[in-house]
Amino acid sequence: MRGVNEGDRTPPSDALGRLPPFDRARLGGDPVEAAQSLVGAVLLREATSPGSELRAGRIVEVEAYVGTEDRASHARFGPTDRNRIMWSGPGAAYVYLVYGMYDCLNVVVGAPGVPAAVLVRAVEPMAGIETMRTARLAHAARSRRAWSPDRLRAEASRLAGLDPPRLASGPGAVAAAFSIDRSATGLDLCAPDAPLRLADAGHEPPEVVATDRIGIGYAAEPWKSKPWRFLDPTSRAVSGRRRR
DNA sequence: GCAAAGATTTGCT
DNA sequence: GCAAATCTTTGCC
Repeated sequence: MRGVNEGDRTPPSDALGRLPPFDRARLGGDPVEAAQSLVGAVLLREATSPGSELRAGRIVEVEAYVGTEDRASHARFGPTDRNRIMWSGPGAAYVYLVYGMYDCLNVVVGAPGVPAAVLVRAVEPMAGIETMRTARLAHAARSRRAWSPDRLRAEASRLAGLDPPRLASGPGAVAAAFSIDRSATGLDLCAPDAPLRLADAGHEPPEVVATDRIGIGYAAEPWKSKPWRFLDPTSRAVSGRRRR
């Protein structure tokens, strides 16, 4: 286990842990604007056990899902047991399971009663990188039941050599690296003392590029082509294509 | 009650 | 570029 900040140039973990909570008012207006404002924000996870570190990273890629009319949104069937939290108002976490093995973190946005959420697709790690590797491996061991001990050892080796910007690149990887699962649904991500929360990075927002959303080929137009994916084109942590 | 598909990731061809 | 792994949610009979 490495000592705190030994040999890296990221801000000290204790300073990251004291960043101001993300302003809920910035999430409660237009959901698309809320999504853009989350690019550059910091995702924080308090240490979960002795020996684990505080995890922090800059959000560099998100997607907005807006209202019941959006044919790509989970809200398109109206409120259900799974998606009900999307109607609850800004700041709540909505975590769902996709493809039977990947949890995906969303930030509920928009006014209460309007179902909208922002999918966090990629985070650029700033602290707790070794804990993220451990969490990625734990997720693999839990979800890939068919894997042999040899295959798991190979995965441990692959993760050990993975560049930090790739550790939380993609929505399933974000949740795995930050140890987020569906039990986090309903957490208030704007609460200053939440174990998983959003913080303000405290400097100018990054350049933000808009593209259409990923993995929603099932949706009809015009929803399929809405430019509601937002990313920081300078980050190596962005998943997939950077342009339309 | 059952079949189908999914806001994904990874490895192999 | 394609398919596998895995299981919950939703739709249809």
